[in-house]
Amino acid sequence: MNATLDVKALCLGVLTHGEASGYDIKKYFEETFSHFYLAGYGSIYPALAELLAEGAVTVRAVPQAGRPDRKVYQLTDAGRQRFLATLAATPPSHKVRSEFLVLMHFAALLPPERLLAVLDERVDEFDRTLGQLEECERENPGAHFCAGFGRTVLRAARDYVAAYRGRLAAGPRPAPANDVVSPAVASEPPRRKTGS
Amino acid sequence: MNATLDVKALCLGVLTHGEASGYDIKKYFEETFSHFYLAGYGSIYPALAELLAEGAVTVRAVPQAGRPDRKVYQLTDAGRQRFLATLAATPPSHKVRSEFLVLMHFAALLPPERLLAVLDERVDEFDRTLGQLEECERENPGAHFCAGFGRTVLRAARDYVAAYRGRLAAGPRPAPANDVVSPAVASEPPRRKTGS
DNA sequence: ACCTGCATGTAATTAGTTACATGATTTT
DNA sequence: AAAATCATGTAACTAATTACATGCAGGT
Repeated sequence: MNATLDVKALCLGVLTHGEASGYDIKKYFEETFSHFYLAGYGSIYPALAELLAEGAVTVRAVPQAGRPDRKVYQLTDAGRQRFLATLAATPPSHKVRSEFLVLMHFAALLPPERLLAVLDERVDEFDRTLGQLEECERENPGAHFCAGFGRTVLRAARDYVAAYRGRLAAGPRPAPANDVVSPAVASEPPRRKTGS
Repeated sequence: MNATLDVKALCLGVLTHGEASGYDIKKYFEETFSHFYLAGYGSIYPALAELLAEGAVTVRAVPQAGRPDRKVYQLTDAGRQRFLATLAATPPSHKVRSEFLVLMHFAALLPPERLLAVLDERVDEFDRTLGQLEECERENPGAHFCAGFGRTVLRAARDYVAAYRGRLAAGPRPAPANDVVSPAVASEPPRRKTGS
């Protein structure tokens, strides 16, 4: 009885916090899940249509001035049950897909300046995500755990990459013999901002 | 000029280390990329067939006793050029897809024992991946960087989750007011092994 | 004048997973 | 006796991305 947390299930999940439109749900995804789950309109709208057809949600159309009606969805009892069952049956997988690490695996085939640019870009993006994560006030304890997890892991990742980038810039030698990069302190000279 | 590191590109990458069969490539993926890139036979074999048709690789069939011929692939110059171009044009993205964090976001809807089981399972899996990462000797500096990154990040993740699980087991109160979990030391009572 | 936010959706495509299909040899 | 390793592949399916299509209101 293994279930998957696909976009449909996540929509049900968001609706447990109260009624919402597809647009609202997308916003919620961005604000709350963006560092570990992505979904766009192209998956959310069809998901809601299917959930409606299956009786997991109901809609109410709210007329809007000069734009399409807001379609506000509510969870039905069946929908709530279904979501709880999904939660109970979903294995807690955690997957990373990193083109960054692939690039680094083949670092020897990259021009040196490209290598530096790749590292800078990654650090910048980690910083951006961290910034976004700091500013989020978490209502429920679950979101609190997730934000804490994100901060912890992203900081570790950021510091590791930044330290390596620092050593690279310091001396283009193959890197000193020590295995694990020393924790963050490792000289980190100023970097140029990489284009956004 | 943005490129994607899909399975086809990764196959070319693996072949820069020397000729290999589809089977060998799968093994290489598992040993080296498994914590940040997954691919099965169902994507590797078709990828190799396409690369062959496109002239990026050549094959040599090596007869085998009582099993299908080993088809050993070699990179052509065109294939190598193509891979280098792909590396140069790929944005260093790094994405996480975590059903674990989704589960935790909705922790309030989970039965307490299920919550504990989820946390245990995650810690066990982080430990398993870490074990795999420790035992890998890395030939090239790129792989060294990737292994170090994996160890650093996975340890941070593991410790964060383990500490939280420890606090949960200690007292089922909503969790003390401090924000970030104290680094690893936080009481971590013995856990039962979760079934594999 | 342009961009961002609000608000909905569809269609085509891409990419990947899962299950199937076969079968000898070696290790536990 | 069973499981894992070696070795290839195909077909059906699932899921999600990307681009398209429309259009007003408000801020810079």
